[in-house]
Amino acid sequence: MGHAARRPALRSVLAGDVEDAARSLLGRTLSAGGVTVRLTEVEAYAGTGEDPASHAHRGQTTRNAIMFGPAGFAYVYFTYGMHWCMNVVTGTPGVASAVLLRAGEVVSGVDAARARRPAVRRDVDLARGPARLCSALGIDRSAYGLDLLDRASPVRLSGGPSPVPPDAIAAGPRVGVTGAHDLEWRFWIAGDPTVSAYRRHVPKARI
DNA sequence: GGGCCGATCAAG
DNA sequence: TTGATCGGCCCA
Repeated sequence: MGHAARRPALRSVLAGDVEDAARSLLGRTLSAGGVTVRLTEVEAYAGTGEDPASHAHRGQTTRNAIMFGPAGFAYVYFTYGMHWCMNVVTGTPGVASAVLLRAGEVVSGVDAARARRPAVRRDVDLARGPARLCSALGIDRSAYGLDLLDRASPVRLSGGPSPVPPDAIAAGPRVGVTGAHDLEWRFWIAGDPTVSAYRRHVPKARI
């Protein structure tokens, strides 16, 4: 067994602070449905009472229950009546923090990803956005609650080629979030072409 | 039970 | 810029 410097076990990193967990997920790979992406953009969400933008902000419900469990499990949700998005649950049991996977670079299974997203022209757009990423990997409701660190899981998170150095990570406000604009909890690999476009939340006009 | 709105995307 | 489309959550 080699002894080259390695990152600490992923599960223990995920069990800690959500911001650290989010940063450490960059550069890791996520595999499902014959496709593997290298994560290039993520967002941190804190738990109940701390973060108005979190799906767990108002407490535990059937939908968000998995967020209250241990780290490393998948919180998948349906939105806008048509899209799936995936989070990695972080923190210790009782702490409902999670990291939204916003974008990735398809590093293998490009053909399978293209088959699921026929309208896409450039490879960099295959998983450029949280719902696009799930679509490219074929992730839907059936992935809810899976242990992403279990070797036998159909949706799997692994180490990735190499750690992303801190100075290669950029941070900014989260996409589509109404409040907490001072909080820079969106993290991405600086300069990476697969990072999604930033869209500030625009409140609908009230009459 | 009713109404509102969203951690989005693709086309115009 | 806008429409698609529906589940979750709040309030009555």
